Amino acid sequence: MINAHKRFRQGQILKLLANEAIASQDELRRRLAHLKLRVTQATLSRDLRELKLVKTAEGYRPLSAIAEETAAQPPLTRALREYLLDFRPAQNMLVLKTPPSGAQPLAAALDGERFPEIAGTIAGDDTVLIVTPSRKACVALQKKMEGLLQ
Amino acid sequence: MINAHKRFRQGQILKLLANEAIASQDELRRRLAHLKLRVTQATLSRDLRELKLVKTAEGYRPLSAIAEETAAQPPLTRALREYLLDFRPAQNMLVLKTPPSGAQPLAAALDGERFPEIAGTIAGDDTVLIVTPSRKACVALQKKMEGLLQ
DNA sequence: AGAAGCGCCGTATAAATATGCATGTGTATG
DNA sequence: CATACACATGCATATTTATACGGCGCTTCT
Repeated sequence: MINAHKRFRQGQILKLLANEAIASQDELRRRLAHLKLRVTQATLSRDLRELKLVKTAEGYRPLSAIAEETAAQPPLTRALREYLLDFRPAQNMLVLKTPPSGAQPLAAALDGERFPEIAGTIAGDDTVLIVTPSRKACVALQKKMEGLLQ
Repeated sequence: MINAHKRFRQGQILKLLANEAIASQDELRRRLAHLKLRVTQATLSRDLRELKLVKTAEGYRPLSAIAEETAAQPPLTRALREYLLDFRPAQNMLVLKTPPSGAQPLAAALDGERFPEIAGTIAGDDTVLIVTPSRKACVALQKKMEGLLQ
């Protein structure tokens, strides 16, 4: 038999999850029971780990694909998330507030993007001043940044 | 302020997870506390969901990369997991046992791979017969299949 | 055959995660 | 300004997941 039960069960698990969203191990257990596969939640916990399936908002999913490192978010998004406390438009400029000593790294991330809307940036300790070519560009930039934050 | 707290915290979460493995929400909570960010586990549960971070054997990880497609395992791996109950070498042939009516799909998956070790397959209801060119190829094929099952 | 080793699995339970409800706070609307 | 609203969050708790422990069945030695 060579371990056939376990492998067969795991195959069925992959098959089930490929076809429908299953939100908990207990739900999975019930599904498998329909297929005459009766095991406990504990076993499924172990199976899911072995198969590298992870729980997401949309049910269990294979992790196989991501493996690699903390896949890249746009660096600017990360920086905004991390540092941006507030922003205020002022004519054709945008004033960003950050926590203490957050301004430099945030400005660096902004510069790195080479946005056409950004004529230049000046960073203090907790404040970044972005100069844009026009009022319009200023608004556009603001929208863009909000978009990055989702 | 515009929600700054939440975004800042989520930024810090991404930063932390990029640098080290964190195994539980409570551990994450303690880490954040070091950074003067005091929130409860409940809030982190919500944050992690929003950021699409999932719990893996190696700590929380971004799911962003895979998002959609139920990433492909080699189809043969799936089929073997699902159907293979046993295999027996016999000279230059390999006899595979499957559950009832599992032979056809398994044979199809095998054919799909176009392995040089496979001269041909014959599938009944719960048995697949694989014919290989030589005894040696037969052993090699067996190893290969074992490898696919990990 | 007996003993030792190993993997799989169930049971019971500990640990971790998700969530219903209530509260506070900032924003928008009349 | 007052009211309505949308969020973000904490608290308490329900739900879900992980695991320590032990048993069973197989395989491998001696």
